[in-house]
Amino acid sequence: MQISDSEKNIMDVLWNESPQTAKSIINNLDKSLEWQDKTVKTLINRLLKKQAIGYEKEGRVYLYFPLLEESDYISSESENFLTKVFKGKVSNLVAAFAKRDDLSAKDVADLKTLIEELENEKEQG
Amino acid sequence: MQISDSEKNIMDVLWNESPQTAKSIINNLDKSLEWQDKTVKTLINRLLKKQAIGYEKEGRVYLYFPLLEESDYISSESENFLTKVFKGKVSNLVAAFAKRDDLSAKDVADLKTLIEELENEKEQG
DNA sequence: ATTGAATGATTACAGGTGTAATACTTTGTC
DNA sequence: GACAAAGTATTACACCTGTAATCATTCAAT
Repeated sequence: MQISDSEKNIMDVLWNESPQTAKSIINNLDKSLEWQDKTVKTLINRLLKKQAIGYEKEGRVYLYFPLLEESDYISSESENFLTKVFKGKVSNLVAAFAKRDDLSAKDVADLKTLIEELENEKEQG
Repeated sequence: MQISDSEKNIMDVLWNESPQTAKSIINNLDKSLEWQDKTVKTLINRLLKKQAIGYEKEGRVYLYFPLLEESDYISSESENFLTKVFKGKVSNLVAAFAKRDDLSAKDVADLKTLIEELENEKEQG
């Protein structure tokens, strides 16, 4: 299931809190998105059609909630990206990101910790 | 400049070796892509229009070469991905990739080496 | 019962993408 | 000089996406 960039903004709102009405989604969207209500409705409908979200009727309004879990979305996007840009090799990816010059010392320390945890896991199977 | 997934296959061939004729590009494309010649021509033309590639005439044929560098493509795709999926935080990204269960012991060792190099760079700043 | 506000459903429309087919141009060969 | 082959350019077409506007329904108030 493909979620477009625009649709992802709706998912973010619902992953953060659900269920929510359309009105509430509109209010909780990132303020930098100056979308018309109608645009948001369209995106909600597309997500329904894709079964990325569902709804239940509460009186006259619909309460929307995610069907696609954020962790699944992240996994699948990551996999696609890794395959497409880095030939599927995690080491290529890390090498590229490590070169970014905006990594703080703390970032590096965090990464090191992560890797060490990984090492331990592998040792202990 | 946006390079679509299909177009990326052409770029891969040219990044690997250039300049090349259209015919040569067709032959060097990943075998799993069973594209008609005409499809490849279309993609080449779209890339020309986007100025992702250029050409020089050699007699009757065109020799194509990349204008967009692979490293720039990787940087920009990585940046987009990081922003879209991981709210721009490298640590989120690494945490997600570290969870993949297909990382080999060697992958982990490579990562560790990378991170240590990073640490040294930061220290010597 | 009628009207209006709120909400959801349907339709719109241009640009990008995947995947080609058809048209045009150049040149080597008879 | 006409024709075939090879190469490039133009056109095609359906689906997705970004971004909305219009249509339809329903509940609430008069």
